Amino acid sequence: MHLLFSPSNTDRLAAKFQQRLEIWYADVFRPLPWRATTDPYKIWLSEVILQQTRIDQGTDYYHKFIETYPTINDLASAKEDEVLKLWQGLGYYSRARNLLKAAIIVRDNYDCTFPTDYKKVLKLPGIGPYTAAAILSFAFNMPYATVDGNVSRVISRVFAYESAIDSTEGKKEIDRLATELIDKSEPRIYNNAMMELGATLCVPDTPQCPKCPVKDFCRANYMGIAEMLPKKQPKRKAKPRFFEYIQIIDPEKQLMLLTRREGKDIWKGLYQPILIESNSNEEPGMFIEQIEQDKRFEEIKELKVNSFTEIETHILSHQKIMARLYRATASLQEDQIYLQGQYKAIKIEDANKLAFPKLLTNLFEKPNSLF
DNA sequence: GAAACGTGGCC
DNA sequence: TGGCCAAGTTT
Repeated sequence: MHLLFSPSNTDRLAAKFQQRLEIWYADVFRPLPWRATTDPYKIWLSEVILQQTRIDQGTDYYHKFIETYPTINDLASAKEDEVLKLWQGLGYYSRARNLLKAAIIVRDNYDCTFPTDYKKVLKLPGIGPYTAAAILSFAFNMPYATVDGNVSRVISRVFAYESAIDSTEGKKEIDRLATELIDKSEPRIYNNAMMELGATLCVPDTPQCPKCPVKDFCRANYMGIAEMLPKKQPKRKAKPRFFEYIQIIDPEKQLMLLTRREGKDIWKGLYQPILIESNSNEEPGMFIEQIEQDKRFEEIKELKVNSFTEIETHILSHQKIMARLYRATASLQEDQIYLQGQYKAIKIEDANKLAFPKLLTNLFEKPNSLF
């Protein structure tokens, strides 16, 4: 009797597939912190933190957030700068901004009670189809399939789906198949088990098919093409950018010139010193001369560039940034606005409470160039 | 609906 | 090194 899925036998085989998978999961599951609760707030927080993020990287942040904001009301009362500071280093900062926005909506519209209606959950900022399904199934045991990267990979192999899974068409098809396969009587366990399988055995590079609890159902395993799947669309490579930062400090008054990044570019909501972007990295000697001659900086008294760092290269998902930090001193006035309302002189003590991109925390720590 | 959004780890 | 991947969402 064969166990490979085909359109006509999906119903009959799904129950056996679910049983094998769930028995395996009960034996091998990892006791992750967010698996020990059904509090929708904690589930929600963990899911947002883990979007495109490894468990090892996200776990400390999860504990920090639960400790700092034990309830939705606590989170909803927070300042955006505070939330971003706690999120500092985790990346994809719109997640933090949207988390706060959504907490405010849940407080104001739902009296701090997390909604259980799929459409209402999906409307919350930062919650898409995956996260909505995760919250509803893990917190309330509702039968929505969690289709994340792990599950997509498992599904693509089980059904030997050979087109790109990340095209519009591919996503639709994977979602359809995942929804056909879900165990409607045990969605919480089933979804966890599918994700665990993708995370531990049905991994991208070297899938452990001999150990797989559902290998008999898997068409890719049967065909010997598991490690060729899933297929994905080609990616664009990172664009180069060149940043020259000028960190102006008043050493007497312990002030620092900073601005909050706004607009559509990277790192929205995070802080930075003066940034000049160019088409290639400047030669430091020339650049320092330019700065000290620049008429835009005339309003900054006693400006003197004292040193600079080596170039720091920082890779983002779609950008490759080559940056240098110039260290300068000047005479500043606390809370005064400089350079067309953009930059503000902030106490260094207070600046420590603001969020900076990793590139800048790296540059701040970097020694001066020897020449 | 393709492209953008961070960071860290692996080979 | 450069590319890929990681519990995706937004525009």
